Amino acid sequence: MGQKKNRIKDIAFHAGVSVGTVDRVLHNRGRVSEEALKKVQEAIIKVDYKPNLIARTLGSRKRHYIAAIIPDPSLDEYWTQSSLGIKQSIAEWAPYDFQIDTYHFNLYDKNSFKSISEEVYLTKPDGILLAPIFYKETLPFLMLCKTAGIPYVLFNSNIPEASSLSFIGQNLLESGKVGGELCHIGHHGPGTFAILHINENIQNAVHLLEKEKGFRKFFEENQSGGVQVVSLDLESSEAAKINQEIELLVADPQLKGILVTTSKGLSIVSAFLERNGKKGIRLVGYDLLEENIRYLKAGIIDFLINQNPKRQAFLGIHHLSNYLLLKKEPPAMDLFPLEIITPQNLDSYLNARLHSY
Amino acid sequence: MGQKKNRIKDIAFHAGVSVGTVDRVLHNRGRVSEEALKKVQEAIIKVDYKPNLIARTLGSRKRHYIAAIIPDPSLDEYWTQSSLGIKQSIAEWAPYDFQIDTYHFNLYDKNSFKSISEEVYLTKPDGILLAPIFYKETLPFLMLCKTAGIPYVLFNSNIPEASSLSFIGQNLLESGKVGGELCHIGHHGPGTFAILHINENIQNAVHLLEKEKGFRKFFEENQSGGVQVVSLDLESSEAAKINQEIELLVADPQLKGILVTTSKGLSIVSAFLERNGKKGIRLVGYDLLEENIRYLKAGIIDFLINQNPKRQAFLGIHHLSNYLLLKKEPPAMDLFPLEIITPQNLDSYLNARLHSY
DNA sequence: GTGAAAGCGCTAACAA
DNA sequence: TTGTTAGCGCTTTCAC
Repeated sequence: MGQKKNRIKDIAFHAGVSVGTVDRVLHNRGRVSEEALKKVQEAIIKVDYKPNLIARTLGSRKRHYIAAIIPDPSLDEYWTQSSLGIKQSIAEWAPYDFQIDTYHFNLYDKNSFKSISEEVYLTKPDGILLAPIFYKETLPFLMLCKTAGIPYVLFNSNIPEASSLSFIGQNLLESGKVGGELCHIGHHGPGTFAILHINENIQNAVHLLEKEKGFRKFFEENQSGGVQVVSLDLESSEAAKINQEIELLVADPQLKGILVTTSKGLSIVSAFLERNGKKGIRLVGYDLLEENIRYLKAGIIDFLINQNPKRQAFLGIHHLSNYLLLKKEPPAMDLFPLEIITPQNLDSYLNARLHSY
Repeated sequence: MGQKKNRIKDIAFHAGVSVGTVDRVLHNRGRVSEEALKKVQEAIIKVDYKPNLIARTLGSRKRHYIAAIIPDPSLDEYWTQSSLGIKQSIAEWAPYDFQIDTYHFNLYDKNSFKSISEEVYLTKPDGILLAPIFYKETLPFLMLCKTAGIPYVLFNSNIPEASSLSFIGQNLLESGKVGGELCHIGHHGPGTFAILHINENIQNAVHLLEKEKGFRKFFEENQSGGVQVVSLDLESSEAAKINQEIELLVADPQLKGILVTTSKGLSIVSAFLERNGKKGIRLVGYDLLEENIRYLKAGIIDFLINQNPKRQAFLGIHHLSNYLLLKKEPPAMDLFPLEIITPQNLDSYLNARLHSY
């Protein structure tokens, strides 16, 4: 049970070399002879060496510097939450001499992303946390980081081929299925179920489609006959047209539920149903944003699926810091559960603490 | 921004004393003159001292020993999960020289708790994690610990007057409300809603009543007219009577939903509805236990409320260790969100990682 | 009461 | 290519 821990010194003793040599092997800093290398490696295994991480951090008086690149929070409440998560993690890591700087780009302007990412690159961070909104612009930037040996963690949406240290987010297909389920719960017999995208930027069209796929899949797998699934894709710029289309949609007496995939869209639909009566239409959307919370409490929105942007960002920094400080490999994918928020469990979510745990 | 950190040495310099004296003041170990004390205290404030926790733990080569006291997992799957949470935290804290021992008592035998707790006390742990099942026996034990200066963290259920370092669990009243809501969703008009306790031990009667209070409260606050709430309290020993009562309950064509508060009870009701047909009765219960998962997937159970025993135990150890090692005060109450599990989001919960974060 | 000094286990600069 | 050594900031012992 409580056998004495083996230190570097012990390895050195067993291998018949000095601690300096062991250290060089441990961190493959080179400048070690074949022979010594072999002996040390054997000794490491023999004594079952586990580094003392506390001592390691104290010994190497290195300042770590992490850059977080996210959309400007002032333009979108969702990103305000991510920003809060980062702020909170700053406090968590400050004692370990971490500097964490946040850089904002304009969610609607890929050029702003390009210039910000270039700026960040020049600061030579030890690690990067990134929300990859602009696929085409992000990938080359990440490849550049890869070459420079800068590890990066993605969150919110993934770029699988970017081979990031870790991705933090949710499974969008599953998310769509849950959305379908929530629209459907308690309904029997025929009816129309709609999924509505009101898109601010074309970038995340792919994500919305993935959710739609899930939404449709749910109804395929849970046929009750006479169920019809429709989808509506609107540009957020066409304000007049949007309301018109919604009116048309809601006019269908068969309409039983709507899943709205974007926050802008949810806001519009909620306002519409508040004005014109809910007529028994189930309304489901995403995230604990202020307006959504209000509509949920008011009974206009029935369910919210929580993507937990705050925690995503928080954990992103956490994984990165742990990797830099303790060389702990984070999971390649950290997929969050699909949290269902109702009027009754809302408070328990709002009051819950954020754990790095 | 990045101004140099002040060390104990700096305090000593400013106060014109040695580091030894500063250390004595910092930890009020006594043996310091009035005069020195004052000077040091001023210096501490002046240089805005923040201790380096890493160095502190390295310097004091103390082994920490935590005892976790929980019901025997072999008798109850719920506690198997708690046990898993503890196991996982052992791995997390091993590098910091923590020894974490788990002690089991018989869930149905208060004497076993008494003897186990006495045994634990004799091992003189530095901290205790405890699931207080037996109120009457637990309180004096905790008072004993308090006197001995052993900090303790409670989880699962609380004893507010025990003044524990922290409590980890859920708000039971809110939990009952969510249970009511889940039974009710999608229903309109009149109907009967039942809450069912099939109790294994009288100890947690208080908790079940708290959930019932919440359940009733939901329907009071969300009257739709003609709604009737009934509650059923059965002893798990009366096997025959239980099925009889359930049969009676389900025979009511007005019955729309049942919330079952105990795992034993949920198992029985699920089996019953599987045999005799669900008849549109909404079934809601607690926790991701194997059998529950099966019934949820089969469509017999409609919703589960996740109490997350694994995470509760995990965080209990986490809070305790952090307190012991880094003197981080945990929150007095760490209330978990009331997680709603459906067939569609089940997998996302089963696959989610346990973060100490 | 006080201060000096030797650790804790590891890193990294430097001399050999 | 190697070994030695002086830290990192704090705790703790021990002599005064």
